[in-house]
Amino acid sequence: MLPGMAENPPAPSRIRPLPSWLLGRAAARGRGLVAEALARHDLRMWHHVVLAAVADLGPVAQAELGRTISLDPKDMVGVLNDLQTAGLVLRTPDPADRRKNAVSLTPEGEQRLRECTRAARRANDELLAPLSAAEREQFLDMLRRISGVR
Amino acid sequence: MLPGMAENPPAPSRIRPLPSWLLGRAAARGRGLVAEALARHDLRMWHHVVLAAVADLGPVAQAELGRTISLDPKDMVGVLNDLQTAGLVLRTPDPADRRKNAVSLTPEGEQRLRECTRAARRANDELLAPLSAAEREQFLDMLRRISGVR
DNA sequence: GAGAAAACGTTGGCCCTCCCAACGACCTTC
DNA sequence: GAAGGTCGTTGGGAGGGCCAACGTTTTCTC
Repeated sequence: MLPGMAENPPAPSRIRPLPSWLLGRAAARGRGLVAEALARHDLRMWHHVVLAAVADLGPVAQAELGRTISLDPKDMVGVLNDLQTAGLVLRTPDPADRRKNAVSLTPEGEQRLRECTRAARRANDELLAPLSAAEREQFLDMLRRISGVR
Repeated sequence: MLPGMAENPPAPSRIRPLPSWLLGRAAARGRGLVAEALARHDLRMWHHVVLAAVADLGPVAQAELGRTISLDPKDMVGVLNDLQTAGLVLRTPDPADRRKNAVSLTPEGEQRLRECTRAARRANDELLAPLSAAEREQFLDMLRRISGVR
């Protein structure tokens, strides 16, 4: 039994063999480990994703940012409100187009992103601990093929 | 690009390499395929899981059922209400212990479970289509080790 | 046998992720 | 100048996940 995991009874016999069920359990474990790690930095998953995307693309229009990471405009508003309130991003009106605002990281945002990226990497190392290095490469390759993610 | 999948831009560079992110995307695809398949039988994921568990264990007390599949008692109430309304399960008071009711499948419930199990299997075959038979075994073995599921 | 503790099923509520629709202000196209 | 589209926001909901409290019933302890 893996450390930090309550032992659960086996899933029903018609569910247990379904790869989607196993994927769901594995993903839930991954999400839980990462959520716990990010919570220590007062962030949640989409906060981290948005900070990372702004670091890659910034300054970037909010709508463009949302399209890039496939986050609904309504949800983007909430995430940016949280990040702005925490002093991690700035929204600056675009003088050339008053419909838009440009999102950029503050120095605090850059620092928080570094911390979170390290924390997320450690959580992911724990997640994949049961696999050898060669198996990890194989596993990631298969995940990419299944999910269609580039 | 896999059939039926909109092409998305790549995730941010600090997020893209995270196994938990890839797991999340793969799991979301699996969940989506299964949800679509089950929806044609007017069911959702937990409806299917509960039917399958009752088939394995029934008649079974509601609280015991919830523990077996790790579903919160509050959520169990909702799922059983839906299944009972649809005529797929029965809740029968336990004469030996009036706190409990025993959950069992109706003949309609058994039939619906057979249909859903077939539909879920087909959806899962589609999910794993990019992998060879040998890779599928490897993949499932790795998922079991990572998730700690028996 | 009485009282305390625990179990059962339900109701209430919240959070997170995911998704759709409509609005007012603004920009682009013809 | 008018029509159509874009931007960011507000409104709403669904599904999954989780915690707390209640009334009733059963079990356990003294």
